[in-house]
Amino acid sequence: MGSSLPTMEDVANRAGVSRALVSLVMRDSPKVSDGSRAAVLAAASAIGYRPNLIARNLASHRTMTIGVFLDDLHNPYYAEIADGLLATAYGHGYHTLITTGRRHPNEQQRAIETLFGMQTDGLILLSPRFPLTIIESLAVNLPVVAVAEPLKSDHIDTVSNDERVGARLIIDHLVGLGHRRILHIDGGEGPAATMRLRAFRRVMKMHGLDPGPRISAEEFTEAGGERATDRLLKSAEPMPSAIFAANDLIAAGVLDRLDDTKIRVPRDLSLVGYDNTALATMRRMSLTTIDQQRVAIGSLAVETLIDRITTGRPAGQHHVLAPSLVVRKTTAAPRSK
Amino acid sequence: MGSSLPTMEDVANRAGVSRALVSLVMRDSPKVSDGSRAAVLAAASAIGYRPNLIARNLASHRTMTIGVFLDDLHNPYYAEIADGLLATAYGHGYHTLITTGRRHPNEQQRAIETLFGMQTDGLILLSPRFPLTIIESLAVNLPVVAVAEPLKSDHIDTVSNDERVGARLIIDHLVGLGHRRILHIDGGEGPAATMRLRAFRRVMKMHGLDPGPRISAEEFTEAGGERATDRLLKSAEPMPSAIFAANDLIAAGVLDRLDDTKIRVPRDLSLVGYDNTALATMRRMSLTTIDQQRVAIGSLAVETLIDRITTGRPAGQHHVLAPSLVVRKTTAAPRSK
DNA sequence: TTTTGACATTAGAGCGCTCTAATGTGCAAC
DNA sequence: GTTGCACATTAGAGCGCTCTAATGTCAAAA
Repeated sequence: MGSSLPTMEDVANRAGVSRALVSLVMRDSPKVSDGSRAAVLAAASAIGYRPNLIARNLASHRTMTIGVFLDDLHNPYYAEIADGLLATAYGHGYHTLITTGRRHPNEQQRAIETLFGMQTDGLILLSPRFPLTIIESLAVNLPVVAVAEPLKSDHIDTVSNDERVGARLIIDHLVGLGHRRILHIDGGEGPAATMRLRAFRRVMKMHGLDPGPRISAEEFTEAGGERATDRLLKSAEPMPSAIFAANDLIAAGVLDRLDDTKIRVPRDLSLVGYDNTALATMRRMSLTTIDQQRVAIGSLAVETLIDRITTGRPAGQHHVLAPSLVVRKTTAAPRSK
Repeated sequence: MGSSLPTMEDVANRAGVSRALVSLVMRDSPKVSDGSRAAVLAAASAIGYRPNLIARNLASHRTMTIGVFLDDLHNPYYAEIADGLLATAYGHGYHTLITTGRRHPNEQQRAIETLFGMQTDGLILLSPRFPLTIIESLAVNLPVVAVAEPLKSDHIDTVSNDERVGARLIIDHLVGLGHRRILHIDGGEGPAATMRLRAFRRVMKMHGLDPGPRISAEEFTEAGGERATDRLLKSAEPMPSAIFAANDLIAAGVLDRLDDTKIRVPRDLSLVGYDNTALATMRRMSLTTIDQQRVAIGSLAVETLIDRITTGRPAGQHHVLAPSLVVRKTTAAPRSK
């Protein structure tokens, strides 16, 4: 727009020093005399100079910027991870740039490319909805931490929740209450959903229980939960006595749909969510759920990324954090045996 | 990390053409022969070349990138605005970069500077928590659209919800039901909260009603709503017969806190929220609320921004969208007169 | 054959900064 | 007075790209 912005050259001229000195001042270098520093700062603020990060980045090959890719802004689960992440990045002096793909593959691709093109020093992917192998080629040149299923890769670090523990906590709890017909409503085809479904099946098998038919919400949303419940109600299948929903949003959808029927929770049906979002804590919902260490996941992701950025560590690191169970009012002993 | 990335030069060498031609191909220029285009594309993908946006931006003075500043990732209200916004930006071929200040002033400042430094072509501010006058100096050089209270500025465009209409819809509804002691629980000192409080007071005055004492949730969160309710319950004030909460999150906090007492909603107290978030639509909450045209606000913000970017229009544009009332189950006639 | 002009391609400067190596400066040590 | 050395400052190249203006190429027109 209009007149172009002031550059270092302008500041240098006004302060009567060289461009290089201005550069040093802008980067808080200790090798500048107090006098010059003051003069440069005065000149800069007089003409409203602000450094052009684009140019700085091009010249320095470091951006001090971490790119964060977020699957979906609507899911409060990510918001909390992002919180831990942003706070930690800020604490380390890194800028953060967020992009999101709004759950659309094309836009996701584009979003990642934006981050990559902006030459961020590293990338954090929160539950990417595409196979990590696609990312792997990027990761050869750029540190990447994925909050996703741990993989064998040495190029991509991962931080994840222990899905096996989560499923076990839920199923142990339900089985302890006397449930045997436990149904999982999964979150669709994404990696996170797949991982959770797999954990569910594995733990059911450990208990010698039948995992039942596959019922999918197709996505991690309330609407998905409602649709899945509809399908379940209309199906010929016998109703389960307990449902393990792939996340709180889906559980909320289930609850919402059931409120429309004569089925009462937990009297006729126990329900467990996943993520311990604000929604679950509300007395109106009071959802038994799994609490992942969200903030810790976020900061650990950043720490791991910065470690890789600064040390150039060649080996992959794969952190797995154990979740815990929060029992509230949507689970109880089944009504009849 | 390690070996540096392939550049245009590398692609050019491999394809046996000049750097400039590669540049044209990368930008989909029509003035490239099919043969050269294919050769360049082949060479590029062979060595895994991806354009360095940083360098491109520096050279071209356009980034095709819109910076979006978001007050708080946790508030689903923003998520929806962001949705309209991102979809529209994507449709126009713009990249989007999001930053957030997690409700902390310092981080917010930093977040905006990151966006500015990255030379985004324009900025969209979603409910910034600092006075827009601070932004005004930036806006002289950079198109800025704020989703915030309309201001007289010619430099900053605004898109906002008609707070007066919102307050009137709520109060008319409540008064129509027979309520007179209506209390507003406001969202604190931020511009949005202030605007809403002001609208409430104005409309109450129009009805010849007493706006009562000021009760503040201090922020747009559930916790804020709970604290405010606590304070209200403990105060000597007579209980209102209806509460207009500054947003759904606060209303949820109020509801949650009241569920702990013998006060039933809407039997003993009517409650209205604001934003029509997913929370409000759930049967368990079934919150009467105000629906802002969130997606429309988001896309209008982008349209307005792109208009200013491309035309350099000097005059400010200030759009105000009218919200609507969604009556659910938290409002009813007061119990006793 | 030469001319013309449309189209395809390229050389080279420059975007605003950082970084290395070189250059000034002043003061303690000899 | 010279040397040495720490400290402050600067010149100038270069980051990977775009953009303008110039150049090359070829078929149709003269």
